[in-house]
Amino acid sequence: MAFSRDDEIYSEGEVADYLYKVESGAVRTYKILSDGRRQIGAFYLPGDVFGLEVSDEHQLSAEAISESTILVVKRSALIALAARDPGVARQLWMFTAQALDRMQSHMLLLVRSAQEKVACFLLEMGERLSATEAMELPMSRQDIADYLGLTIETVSRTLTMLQTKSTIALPTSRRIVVRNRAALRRLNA
Amino acid sequence: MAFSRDDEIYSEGEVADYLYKVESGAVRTYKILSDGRRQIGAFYLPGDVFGLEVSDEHQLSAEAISESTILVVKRSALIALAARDPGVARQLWMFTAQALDRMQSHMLLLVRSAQEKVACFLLEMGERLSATEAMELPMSRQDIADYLGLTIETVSRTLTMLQTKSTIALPTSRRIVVRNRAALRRLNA
DNA sequence: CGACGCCTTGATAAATGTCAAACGTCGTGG
DNA sequence: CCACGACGTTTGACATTTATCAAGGCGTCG
Repeated sequence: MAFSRDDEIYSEGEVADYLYKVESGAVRTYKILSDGRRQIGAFYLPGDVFGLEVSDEHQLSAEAISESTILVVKRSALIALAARDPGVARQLWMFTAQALDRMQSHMLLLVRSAQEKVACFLLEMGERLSATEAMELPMSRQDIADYLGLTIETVSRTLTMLQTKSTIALPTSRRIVVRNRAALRRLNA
Repeated sequence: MAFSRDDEIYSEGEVADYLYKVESGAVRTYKILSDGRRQIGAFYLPGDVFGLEVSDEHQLSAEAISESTILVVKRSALIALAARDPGVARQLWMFTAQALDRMQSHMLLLVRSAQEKVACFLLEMGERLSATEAMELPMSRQDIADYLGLTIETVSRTLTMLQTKSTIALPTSRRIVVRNRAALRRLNA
């Protein structure tokens, strides 16, 4: 299935009938907090699976960040299959456990300083986009801020500061070149 | 198996050979951050299962918070069993997915204000300890602080403030009476 | 060219952390 | 039984980080 920028894929509270795999593009899952802020739970890039939940309702909403093609699989079919095929069951379990790992790293991120958050984010995206030199971020500053639990201003300032220290370069606002990965890792630590 | 206060159950990086179920007492899993702070990943109370990981290494360390008895199950045995018995596989998946849900709530907690964090924590513990009136917390202020990503002072001040507003009462530092659950829920929101 | 959206920058405010000290409680030993 | 000491908690004064509010720049697309 094809989705355009900001298209809703599913909404919080909706019945979780499907599993999804990103073929191209990028997806964010998020929740709107009572004070109106939006917290992003995760970003999904090509190859990633999302929509896995125990409860039969989605806990977060999902939206396409950019033009995306998403593979959609009926959940009940997969669960039925898993009941018969231990290999599928194992796969299902592995995907859930991977999501758990990612969630845990994200949780550990959220208790750190703004600098550390941004540094970790850049390293994570560098890996996941398998960027050698420059990377083109699919998400806006607002998305990054909501993922890291910061304001857009703090993200912007932190990036500017990293640029000033020549740790990164910002040819355009979406394109980031990591000049000094070691310095980022030090912040990351 | 029996563990005393602050006994290590397993350590980060150790091979994850076992799964654990709390029979009595309480357990915390945690990670020491580079700056020396300790982030608690989760608390486990009687009935809870922990030690589930995809990777064969533990990502966090686990310690008994108080005198505890823990049921220990060989991981490989359970995984082998799951390969033959779809029911067990499903159980295993459910536990992992439940951990994912908990982790997600915890993540959402960490981006909120100190007041909201403490209020959520009290509600969560109230439910999990199935406390009708008063509850006896198994963990110290430091544990709470490290769980919520706050300092011990902020936790203490917030509790004092809630007491001043008569939302809670603190007969002793470990015993908490929720006087006005609705007010907590409002903060929680 | 102009308008709009997104990003950056600046000044100020609010929340939380840090450092320091006092307080209470509990267990120990005189 | 009381005094003392250790440890966990609370409280206070101050520092730092990050958010908020406001304005300006910059690129894109009609």
